[in-house]
Amino acid sequence: MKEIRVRYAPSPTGYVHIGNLRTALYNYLFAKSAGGKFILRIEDTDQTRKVEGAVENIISVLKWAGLDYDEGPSKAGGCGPYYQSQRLEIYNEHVKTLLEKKRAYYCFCTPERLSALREEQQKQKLPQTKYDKHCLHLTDEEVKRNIEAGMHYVIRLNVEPGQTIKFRDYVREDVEFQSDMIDDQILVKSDGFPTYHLANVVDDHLMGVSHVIRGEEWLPSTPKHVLLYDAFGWEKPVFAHLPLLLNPDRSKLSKRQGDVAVEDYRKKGYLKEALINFIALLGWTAGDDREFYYLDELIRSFSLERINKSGAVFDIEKLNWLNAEHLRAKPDNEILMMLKDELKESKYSGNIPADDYLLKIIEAMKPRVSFIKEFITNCVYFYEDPEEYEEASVKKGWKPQSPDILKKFADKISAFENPLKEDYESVLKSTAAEMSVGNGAVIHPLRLAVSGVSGGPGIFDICYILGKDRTISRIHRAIDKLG
RNA sequence: GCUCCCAUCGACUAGGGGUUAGGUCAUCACUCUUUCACAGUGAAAACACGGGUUCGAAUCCCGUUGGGAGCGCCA
Repeated sequence: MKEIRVRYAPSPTGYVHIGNLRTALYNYLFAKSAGGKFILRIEDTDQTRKVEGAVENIISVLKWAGLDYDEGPSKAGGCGPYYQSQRLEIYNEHVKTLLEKKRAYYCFCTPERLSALREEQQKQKLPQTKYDKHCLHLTDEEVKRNIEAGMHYVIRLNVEPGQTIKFRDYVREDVEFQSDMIDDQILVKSDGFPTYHLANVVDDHLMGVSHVIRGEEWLPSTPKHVLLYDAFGWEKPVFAHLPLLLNPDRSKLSKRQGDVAVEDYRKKGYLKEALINFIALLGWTAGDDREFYYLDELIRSFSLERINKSGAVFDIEKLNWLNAEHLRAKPDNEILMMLKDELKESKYSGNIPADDYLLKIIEAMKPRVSFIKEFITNCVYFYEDPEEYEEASVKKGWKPQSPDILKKFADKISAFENPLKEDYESVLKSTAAEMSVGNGAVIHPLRLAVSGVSGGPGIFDICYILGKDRTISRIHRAIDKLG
């Protein structure tokens, strides 16, 4: 049985697109579920599009997401180097055999002639624009002379017309293309670098890649790759083209309509567990009703067979829900660490509360947040005295007698050394009874006085977390401000 | 324009000849909670259309429509 080897092969052109992370994830899941190897290969053959730091970024995103590769940059595996820009001789050597077999040929046409040709073909309303094989019939002699004369050239794949190219795709089953539709693809550019098609096929073969799992946008260029495998006389890998990730309007997921960089989601406070869980379910399902997965559980459940054919809209609402689920599933002390990091970045950085205080906040707020930062933003009253009081709630809950009621409550509480939740509750009840009002007449103004808002944890929890002194001082502040 | 791919609730999907077409997110209601959430219960919500095959079609076939992707010395 052939060894399972898959690769994630991004171009270092900037940020990591969320769709690429999904591609990487599926490759990773397939490799790990099959006991195979997951390779990272950097496709940096376009010198003009190189972006500084992009490789480091790719590596750090994979690391963050927990998708460790078995072979790749700074992780030799016997098939290196893993940067295509360092494999130029390999491509040259291979293209030579193609040239000898007449499956490829030199082309000296200038970009000007090419674009004129394209224009002409468009004007004639030809089905598609294609190179006219102008240079195919140059003799060896002529080619040699041109090269020696220093003419720029590219090397093209010689596509024989009239063929039917068939291949099997794991997701789409049998796919067919006519070779008449395929252009004599450039394999080597005039700068001597290979194009994607050549480098990709050569590397996949040399690196022993058994399954090519990539986005559906590659489906139309797969016949070119098949032609190349055949020209080399190599066994083809199994192809699996993943459905696209879509914008809400069902176009390919793009920057215009929201965040597409993994880093954006990371910065916004999405948990890697949630993001991984979410994108795994975009185009794949185990077939049961399960929604919540950790990475190792995904590995156990994953199979190529259950990948869907149709594109999937990236629905941020469901991601948010999963984020909340994963956050709630975390132990409090882990959340504590993240909360402290968050606080360091906040305006409370100079005055970060003690761990046991934060832990109490976490316990109280856990069911009420979807993001770490909401342990701050959804309950600022735990970090500072309220400056304002929610208008609608004041209108509704602050009655003329509220100051008297709260004063009584504060007096009674001050008698306690260290009031517990139950103490606040019993004081509240006795206050209500003594003032001949319902509990609500105490609860609502108290909540307002102490937090400034109407929502949040139970009022006794809030008072207890805040402590006696702050509870009392906030009551007096509110009475001053609201009258 | 051409080539290829795709088509079940608003979204993600299960189901692949006989199902009251199931689940999750979102939405709405109720319960719980004198708040807000969480949780629970329930509701609303889909087989794009037309032919065919078949006793029977969401499911198989054909067509139509719709959507998408690709057509570079980019990957």
